[in-house]
Amino acid sequence: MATLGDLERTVMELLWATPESLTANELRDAIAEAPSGEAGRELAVTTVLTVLSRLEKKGLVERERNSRPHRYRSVTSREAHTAELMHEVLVTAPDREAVLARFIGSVSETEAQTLRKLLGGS
Amino acid sequence: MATLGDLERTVMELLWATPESLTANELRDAIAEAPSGEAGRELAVTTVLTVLSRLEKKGLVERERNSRPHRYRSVTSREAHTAELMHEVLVTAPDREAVLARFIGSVSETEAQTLRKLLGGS
DNA sequence: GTGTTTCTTCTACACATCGTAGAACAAAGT
DNA sequence: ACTTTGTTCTACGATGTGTAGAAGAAACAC
Repeated sequence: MATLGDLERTVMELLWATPESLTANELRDAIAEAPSGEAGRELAVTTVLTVLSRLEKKGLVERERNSRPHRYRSVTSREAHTAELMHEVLVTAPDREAVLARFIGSVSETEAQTLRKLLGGS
Repeated sequence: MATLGDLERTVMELLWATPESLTANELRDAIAEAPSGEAGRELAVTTVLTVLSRLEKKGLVERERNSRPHRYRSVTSREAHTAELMHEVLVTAPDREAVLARFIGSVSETEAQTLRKLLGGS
């Protein structure tokens, strides 16, 4: 279960929020300017690069090695990633039906509405 | 995000599978007899006790301190726990609707069926 | 094409978590 | 009181993560 650390998460958030690929420097700056949430950390670029390498090894990030300041981008969209994680969690339990029953009890009415729509009739 | 180690997971599986509470010794034996899956490890009781303490601190396990060999049991059912985890994952994303859309695409037809039933009409 | 700047990789360390269990302490049984 | 049984404390090795300096490679500037 690919669990992310705080900084790893922050980096992924930024990559997910950006359609284009980013360089380590751009990411460092973006983190420093604390776009959403808490941290306004002033990190060394090498720190960001280390994290990016780790994320690459985890298969979450891809980099363009030909362009010189390497450009990084997320492999999957945030939604796809989150949905996949949810599915991974779901299949850890033997009785998935029961889990789903609980789960839908925990979502908001709006979300339930969405689910109904997506699941269609029948 | 309460992420469990291998042994912690094994212990939780056993506790979830047992309606009654168990003692550390019973758990040790159950692990040794490798009920389901891989490990048939021959662990020291203290090992099991340490893990149980950690699980207790994480709020997953409760113990009866009055009865002398302390008896342990899971605080929530496996289904409740899994569903809660799924929900935790879900809310990490800003666009939950999009995540749900992806998610339902990943469940089996049987599960989709279950969801339809559970969501009821309207 | 040599020197300077920019970028990447390597190595490293501190801290947290987890598997593992011995040593020390507490309670219960005889 | 003594032995047995159970619990807590302390600890160590392995792994993951945040953090970054040092060293190496590439590009740029003349």
